[in-house]
Amino acid sequence: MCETIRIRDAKEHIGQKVRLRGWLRNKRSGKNLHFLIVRDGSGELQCVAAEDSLPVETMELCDRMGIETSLEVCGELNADDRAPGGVELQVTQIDLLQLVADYPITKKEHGTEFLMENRHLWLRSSKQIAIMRVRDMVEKAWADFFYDRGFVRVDTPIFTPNAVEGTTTLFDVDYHGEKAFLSQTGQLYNEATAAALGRVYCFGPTFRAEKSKTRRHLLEFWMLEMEAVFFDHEDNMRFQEELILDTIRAVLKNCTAELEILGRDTAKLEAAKAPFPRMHYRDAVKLINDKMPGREEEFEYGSDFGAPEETFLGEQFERPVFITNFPAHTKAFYMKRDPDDPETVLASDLLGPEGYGELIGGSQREDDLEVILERVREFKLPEEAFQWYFDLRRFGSVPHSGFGIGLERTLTWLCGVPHIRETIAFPRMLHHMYP
RNA sequence: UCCGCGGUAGCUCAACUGGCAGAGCGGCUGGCUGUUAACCAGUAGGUUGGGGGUUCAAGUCCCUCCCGCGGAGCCA
Repeated sequence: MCETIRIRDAKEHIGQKVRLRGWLRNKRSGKNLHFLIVRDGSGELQCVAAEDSLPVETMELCDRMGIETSLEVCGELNADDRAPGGVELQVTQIDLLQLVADYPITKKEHGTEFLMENRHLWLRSSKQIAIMRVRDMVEKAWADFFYDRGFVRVDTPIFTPNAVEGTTTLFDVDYHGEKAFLSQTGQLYNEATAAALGRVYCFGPTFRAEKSKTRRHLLEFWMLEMEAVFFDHEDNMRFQEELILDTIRAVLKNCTAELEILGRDTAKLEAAKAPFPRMHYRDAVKLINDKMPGREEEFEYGSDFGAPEETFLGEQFERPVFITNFPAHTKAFYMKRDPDDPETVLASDLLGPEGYGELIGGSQREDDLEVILERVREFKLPEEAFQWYFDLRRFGSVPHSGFGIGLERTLTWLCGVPHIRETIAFPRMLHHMYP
């Protein structure tokens, strides 16, 4: 009986007899020789089944095994330059778990529709595995980043009674006879816990019922939102910058193999250096009107940027760019007005380069009760529902800021994948909930 | 919701102005002792998304519905 190992550790066992357990990823066969590419979740390894060292039945079995056959393989690990990765296993025994002959995903190209219908199987392919690993790394990097800076993770509710930014974009559910919504942000709750703990963040799924159907949208996506007391607008942006740089650092350091599989040009990620440019909304509008190609109508001051504008702005720099000071009426009620420019708010959107769109949205929060009441009325929001929130301005209001960063958008950029749907195992999209 | 593109073999696609529905991959059979999406030969595989219409004749033209993709608005 030989030691069972995981493929990622294969190099440490060269010269030894070992057992692998996993799936047949691919097979290349000769009459007296089979190259079995076996994967076990930790990696993949070429296993060589040669006629002169195996019984006839085993060779016949190799003939019949199709892709994704589950099996256990024993043999000796050898260094060999001809093998992908430089290591291969000389097979001495194969124990079949399940023979598969008709795995639907083949080695040739497939269309999006087919792959999405087979998402549960598509996840086994190398690019998808790489993306899931990068995702895991980013989640860990974020947790470490906030922990190291004295933040406390406090998760916020998913059922919420009221809408922060208008009800049209929320999924509603029956909360035992009462109407509830699936959360769109944990921001207001973060402000409450920040007043208790100083620096907090939440991380979880968030839901948008918008009928958006683009490469940047999901109906269910994961967002990390942080809130910190005594952070002003500038502190907030510097902190976002630090988070992005740290995330890139972690991924470049720990996901080299994954980025390679994804064909990601890492120079593009390395180019993201501090400081990220800051551009006033007013200047962004001017830039769009002066330089944006193919524009026929004048972009009107006071409008919100659409996807083409965001893409254009993001492409002007090799690093992410902050757009600041949006006109107050285009942004949420809780954002603080800029004392030096009261028509605008102390908010920022961080746009990714290469046209990946908005990664982060953040702002300093309004801390004056009177002003915030005025804004709630201006936005025609139900005052009663926000009484608890107003209490935060009644009992020891302090300056504070925060932001939200979308995990899948960030991953789309880091991995350089064309569509956000690949950055989450089971994407929830417009009219798409299977599997 | 709106705009654009598409739906043909298990998969990816082809079929000029309407005129016998095809290829590659995958499957199966056979060949090959070092393959790298292995290769070579053979073979099976079809209600051309559904319904209706025009025509001697429809994958192709018209109407309609369904589904998918890309995008807009909105947003992370």
